[in-house]
Amino acid sequence: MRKELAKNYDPREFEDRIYKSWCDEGYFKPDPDEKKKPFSIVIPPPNVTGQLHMGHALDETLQDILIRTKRMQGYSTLWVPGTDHAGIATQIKVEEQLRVNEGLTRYDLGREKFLERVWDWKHQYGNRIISQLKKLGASCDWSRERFTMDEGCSRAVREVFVNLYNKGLIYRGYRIINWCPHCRTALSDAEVEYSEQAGSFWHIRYPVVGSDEYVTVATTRPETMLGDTAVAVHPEDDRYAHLVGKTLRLPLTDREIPVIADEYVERDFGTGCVKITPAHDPNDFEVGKRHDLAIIKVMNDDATINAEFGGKYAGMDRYEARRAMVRDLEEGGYLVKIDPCSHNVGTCYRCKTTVEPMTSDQWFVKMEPLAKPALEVVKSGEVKFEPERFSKTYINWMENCHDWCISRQLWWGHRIPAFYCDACGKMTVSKTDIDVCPDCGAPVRQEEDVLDTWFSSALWPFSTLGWPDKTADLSRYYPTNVLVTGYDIIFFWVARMIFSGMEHMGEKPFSTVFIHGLVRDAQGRKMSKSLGNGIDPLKVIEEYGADALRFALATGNAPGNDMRFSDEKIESARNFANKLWNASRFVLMNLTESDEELLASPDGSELAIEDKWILSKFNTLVKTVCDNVDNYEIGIALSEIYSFAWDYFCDWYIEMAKSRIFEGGAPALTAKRTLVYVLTGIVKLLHPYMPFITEEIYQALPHTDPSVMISAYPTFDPELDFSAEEDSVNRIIGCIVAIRTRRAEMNVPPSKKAKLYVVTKYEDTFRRTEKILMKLASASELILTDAYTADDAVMIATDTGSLYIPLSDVIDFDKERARLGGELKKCEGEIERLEKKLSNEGFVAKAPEKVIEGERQKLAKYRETRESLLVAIAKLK
RNA sequence: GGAAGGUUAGCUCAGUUGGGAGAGCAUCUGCCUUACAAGCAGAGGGUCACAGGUUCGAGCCCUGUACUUUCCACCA
Repeated sequence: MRKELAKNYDPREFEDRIYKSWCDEGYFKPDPDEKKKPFSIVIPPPNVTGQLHMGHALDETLQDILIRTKRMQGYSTLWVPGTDHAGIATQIKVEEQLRVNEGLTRYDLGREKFLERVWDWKHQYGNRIISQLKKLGASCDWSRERFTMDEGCSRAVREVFVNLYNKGLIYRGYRIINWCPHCRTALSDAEVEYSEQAGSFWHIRYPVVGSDEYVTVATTRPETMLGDTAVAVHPEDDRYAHLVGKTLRLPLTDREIPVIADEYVERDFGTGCVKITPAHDPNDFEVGKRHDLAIIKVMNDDATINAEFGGKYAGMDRYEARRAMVRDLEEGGYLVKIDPCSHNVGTCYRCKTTVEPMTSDQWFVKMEPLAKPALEVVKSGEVKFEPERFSKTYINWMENCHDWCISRQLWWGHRIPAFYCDACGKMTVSKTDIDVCPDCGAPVRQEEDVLDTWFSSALWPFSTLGWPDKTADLSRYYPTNVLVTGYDIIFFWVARMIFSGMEHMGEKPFSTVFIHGLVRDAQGRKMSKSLGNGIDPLKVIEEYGADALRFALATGNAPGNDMRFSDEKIESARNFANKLWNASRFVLMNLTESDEELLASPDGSELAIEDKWILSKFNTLVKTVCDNVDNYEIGIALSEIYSFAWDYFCDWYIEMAKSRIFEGGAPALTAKRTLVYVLTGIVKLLHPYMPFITEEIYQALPHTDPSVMISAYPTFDPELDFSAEEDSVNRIIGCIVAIRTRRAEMNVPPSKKAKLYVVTKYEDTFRRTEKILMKLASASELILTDAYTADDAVMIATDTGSLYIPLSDVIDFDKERARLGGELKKCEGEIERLEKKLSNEGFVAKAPEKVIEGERQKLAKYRETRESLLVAIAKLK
């Protein structure tokens, strides 16, 4: 028994119910059939404590479209879902909650207690994002859901860490890193966001020891001068050559620092003298290394000035210290001037606090050896970016990236598996926890730091499939087929997955990286919490349905391009769903025959010309859709379905089929079979985009598969190529439109039917479509004639013939004469243009035959039309 | 400083190997035609940023200009 469709389209009524039924039937699990080709995607894991936003909604929609299409096309599809522990982001959230609710910091609780709180939080909110994905209709295999800190992923992390360490690709070093004073952790280069900020250049005098001379240096961060260990000038700068090797007295301190020569200094910039602060500036750090300068770190982890070198400024915040020092410099006569300037300031990508470059003991991944194969695999095209231009972004980054700082001074994350023995000083890196030193047997303590959250994400394509074990999933579904993500995380994630895959699996993690843009608001601004302009996808689903949201996100989607999201888009998506719903209701309410009768394919000889027309058009649509999906042109594929369903199927074919349906008998059955066939085809084609409504309609239609989502996707069928019939019906449609236009222009209401005289060489087509033509063009009678003889008619020239409608009471003869004159003029203009074109030797010699033939046919048509117009004009006199 | 986009209808945007520009929304007109007014039938509206070039032919390819967005790097 088929399900009935409710009178009104109300997605709330069925979306959850349908999703549950898919889960219950296990449709999301990959088909175990070994003969089927695998197709796999791993989800970009959303933050475990996050909430679904439009960016996710777009990302998951695109993935679901690909997965559902491939599933219906007969692949064994696996979409692995999961969540990311999101080190800093999650820790910040829990700390914030702790502060607000209990007035505590994580230090008050201590590491162990704090981590318990984070796990509690994870258990409380971790499923929220997952259930939101389900609301969206994502067909992930939930039985394979993973978490970056679950046991398996943690094992993969350890395996990778130890392997890289043993290869010498992970090392510990005292380097300059980006430090976030708020999160109190090191950050990788990728985690620093730069923003243009107004600042000042403070020009400061450093006196030369034993002389009246001084040099002037400029800085945007005067507080770092406490850590200056030299002033550098260019080796060939004549102005300062005599000072090199001399000593300067560092103001505000009792220290003396040397003047050194280094090519890093640009003579033309500022005064040509640079203060060198190796502990707080990456370039200075390098200079310091070259000249063996002391590294004086003047700040604590919270960016206050430290006691060791801070003197009277110790304990002050960096900005407070800056103000105090500038004041003191001025009083001491050291301040030359202050120039306003605007400069790029690095900020923490999580909390937006200005990062402080400082030296610190951290763990690093040596990038150069890893980058090499990762570059190769993209350059060779083995891993393709879609659109291609992003491979340049990737290559540029990969070629220039520095070693990756992977240690974080957080508590939430994978704790680095390094164990220190205080007794003998040995450090042991181990895949399993150890309690005692393997050398001396003394107790060991584990490294306090955890790994960058992206370290575990980098392993996601294989850790989720079971690596380091050799699992069946791994051998069947790795490498995955496509990775779908936004361009904003190419560096954070995509690049690192590629080199990790190459290093640990010896193979790329995916063949294609399908990049999409950002979802912006209606004004084109980034959606953000601070602006409050974010549109909540869940509210959209609640109001309009998940199908409408998916449609709105997918339609007009072009690879790599940002898109705007607006109420109009979502409304037009909902309207389309409603249209499809009502069209289905119309078809269904006329199906009185048995399913068996309706599903039988009609005998070719029974098919009416308009049946062949729509079948042929549908057939072309199938090819277009499949081709575009294969090229990741989701937006084009969808808009093709949209316009076919609405413009051709609903607005034309259903209207054409009505007369036969209402008459009954054998022709009615053929019409119904065609309606069922094409509607089912639309439902199948559309299913990956709008899974819920298509399932609901499928269940109401005569069907053979238990669910549309496991039915076969339509394929191009050469048997259904009726191009001659397509042309014929297109011509009739042209006539109908022309008649309607004339009637509308002349304000003739549809209720006023008129006779229609037709002079044409396509008599047969007119006869075969007579009823349709009369109905859709509001004709009372169709008269095929050799030549129209009466005078009182409007003449309409079409590609197919000249049509005359006697509308005596509405015809203004002067106006009509003028109109025909205008048409004639246009027609002659076209004839002239085409004749000229066809006599152009270059065109005839070089243009494709198809194009030339098309132009010839056009010319012939215009010539015919000209004759008709001349006759009509003559009649009007 | 380097790189990559964008510039097409009033608005938001498509336009896939070069062959007389499209959609959604908005506007105007006429329709409750028994699936749908969340609809139907029509209409108006574009020197495809500008200037050159290649070509028989350019929104599309090349060069330059203007404006704009983003990414990367960064000089203290």
